[in-house]
Amino acid sequence: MPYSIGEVAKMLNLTIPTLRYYDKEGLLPYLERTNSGIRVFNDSDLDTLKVIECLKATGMPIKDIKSFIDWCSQGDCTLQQRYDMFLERKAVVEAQLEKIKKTAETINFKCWYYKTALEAGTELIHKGTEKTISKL
Amino acid sequence: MPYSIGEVAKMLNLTIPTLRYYDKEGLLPYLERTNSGIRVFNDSDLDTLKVIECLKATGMPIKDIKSFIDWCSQGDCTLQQRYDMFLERKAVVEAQLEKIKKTAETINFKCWYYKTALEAGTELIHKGTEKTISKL
DNA sequence: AAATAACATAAAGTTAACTTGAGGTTTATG
DNA sequence: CATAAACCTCAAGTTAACTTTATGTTATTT
Repeated sequence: MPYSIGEVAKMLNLTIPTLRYYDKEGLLPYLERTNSGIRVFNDSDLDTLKVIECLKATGMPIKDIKSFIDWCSQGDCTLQQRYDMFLERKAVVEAQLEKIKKTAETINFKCWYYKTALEAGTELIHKGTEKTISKL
Repeated sequence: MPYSIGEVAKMLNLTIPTLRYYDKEGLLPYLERTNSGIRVFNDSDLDTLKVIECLKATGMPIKDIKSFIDWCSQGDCTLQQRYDMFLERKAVVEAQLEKIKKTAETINFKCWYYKTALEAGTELIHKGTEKTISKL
């Protein structure tokens, strides 16, 4: 299944310049072109882009993603590096998960704080109690 | 309890320039100074910084955090805005949580993929099966 | 076939959130 | 009391990941 750059942009919710930028940075080494130079994406390029998005979501910089893509091209001799990289990403993601859970708790407390203040018409109802309740 | 900028930096894992930057941006409107101009943080400033860190963790830009800080200074007439803001942050955080969970799943699959490939000595064991298993 | 939409490149611009550098004052320590 | 550590300001620099602009080509539609 071949796709144009515009189709891929819509499918993956990326902009066309972003896709060109990824290509220029070497993130899509097997991306084909027509004779006239127009990019033709196939399903395997889409898979690559999805992995890129996943790695980006873990906070990995483009240049590190590029290293991973290069390792993939180098074959089985880089399996260990790639495994190690994903183990590290796993640790990062788990830390992110913990952090966002704590953030959610604080936000939920604040929602309650303002909901009750709003009902009371004043924030004063919380003065003196905040520290005990929120541990903020 | 008064704290110096260096103490606060250590306690909250921020740099001293970052704290000065927050101050300059108006995020710490009640921060006091000694006669000679040295910043003196109290517990309420620490609370403010913790809320700032929480909002930052939700992806909120500094200028929006600044608006919130300004609302706080304006008193009860801004309670509704502040409540609405936290409801919005709650939605954002929940979306982040969903996304990071999906990312974690993909990363875990990749860990398994490379672990087994490594054991087999080659990635070939996965060729043809990846799509069925990973739904990537 | 003409017009429009979609594609291309290259280089410069943008943005946020700091960080760094230069130069100077204040406070704490031996 | 001298010297080192910690603080100060202001302006300029950094960085990543795009985005925008300018200009031109290719493909599709009427």
